[in-house]
Amino acid sequence: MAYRTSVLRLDRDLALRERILACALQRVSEGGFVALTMQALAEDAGIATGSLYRHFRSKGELAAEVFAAASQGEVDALAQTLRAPGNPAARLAAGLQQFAARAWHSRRLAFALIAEPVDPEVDEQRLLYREAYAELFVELLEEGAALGVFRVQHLSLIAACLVGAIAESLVGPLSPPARAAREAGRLSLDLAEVSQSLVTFCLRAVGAEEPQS
Amino acid sequence: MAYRTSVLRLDRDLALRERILACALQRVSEGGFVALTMQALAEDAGIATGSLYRHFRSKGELAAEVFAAASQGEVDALAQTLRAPGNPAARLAAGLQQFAARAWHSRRLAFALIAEPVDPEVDEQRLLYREAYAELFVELLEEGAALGVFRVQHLSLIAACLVGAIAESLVGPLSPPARAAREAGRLSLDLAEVSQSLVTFCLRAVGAEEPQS
DNA sequence: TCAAGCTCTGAATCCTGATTCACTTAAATC
DNA sequence: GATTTAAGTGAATCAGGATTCAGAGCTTGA
Repeated sequence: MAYRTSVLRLDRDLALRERILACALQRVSEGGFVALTMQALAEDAGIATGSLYRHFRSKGELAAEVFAAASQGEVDALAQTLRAPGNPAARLAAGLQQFAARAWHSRRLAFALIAEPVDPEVDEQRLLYREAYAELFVELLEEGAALGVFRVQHLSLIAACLVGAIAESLVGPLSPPARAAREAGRLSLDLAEVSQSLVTFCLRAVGAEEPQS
Repeated sequence: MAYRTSVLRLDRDLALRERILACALQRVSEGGFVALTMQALAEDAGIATGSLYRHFRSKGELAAEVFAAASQGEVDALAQTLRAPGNPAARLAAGLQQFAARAWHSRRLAFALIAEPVDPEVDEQRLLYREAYAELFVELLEEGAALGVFRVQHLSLIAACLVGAIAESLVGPLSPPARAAREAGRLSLDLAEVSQSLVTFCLRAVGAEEPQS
């Protein structure tokens, strides 16, 4: 035979794949999923549009992968905080603060992950990850309920409420119009205020004793 | 002159416009906005696609109008309950129960209005109506806070949290109906349970004394 | 009934990106 | 360096739904 895929080639392929994903993530971070077109992405990566298809079956698959990678990071970060040792209420508070802070610092990406309308394959991922967040909350709620720190009944529903409250309260402020407002100097809450209110809201909602306040 | 727009014609036009909107609403109620294509809608209404454009400048405009009409109904219903005389906490509970019941009974429409991904013109309406809901809550929160029934600070943020919690628990991907649909045959909460949990969640979240329980 | 001026029709066209594929270039083996 | 096979290219094609428009069919007022 006159050709066999060499290790060198495999490595290069992998590297290129990673680079494509990195470019895609950057695009999404800057302009959301609307800004992710195959044409533009290929240009960013310095390759031809057709070459993208050597690494990804379709745009949907590519987008889904970008979404998953970005979301997994968030889920992991949240899991670490929520599963830390200590009082469940304190952990919930810490998790919320951390989540809010991270979202705040990459607003466009956060918005893209939480709320931007996109194609079905990405939506499916979103579903999966929303469930992952909810599942983390269920875990914590179970523990807190067992200890009598939280007073809740239908855990999965309460978890859904938490996810919803977090998403909605952040998306508003994170959304492009809100950012414009902030930058134009119009009144708009800052991270500390949002974070604080969200924590209070959620702790009370699950029936936790409030912090000294 | 040999032609002038007669009253009869004007009436017919108006009637046709209404019929188109009614057909569109039905379509959306049954299959969401994805099911709303000009082709299909024209067929439903028994006219040609081109004729739709005599009544609506574009699909976006049409969709936005359908959305607005449906949402306005919900906002009005909620407003009536939230603004009724009586204890703010009781009113909040009543409003939530009512909202939950309505959403429960027309899930597909509720989903379309609250969560379905759609084109920008509709999204704009959605933003507006979400704000309308939030505004109603802000009103109520203000009143309740003044009376000392609620303990809340950043009203608009708390209102957003409420909207988010309600949306996600009732029609979001994490909501019982959505789960049931996804994974058939798993025990799923019924309206009464969801409603009850949601009320408790929200009342606590805004710092209201709990009902006898 | 007729001429004039609307409205209706729906197949053809447009639009916007994703996707393909015949061909060119680069790697690997001998 | 010749040969073989894979990867890369990007203009052309496809897809699918919104939108248009030239002609057909109604309404109106005289």
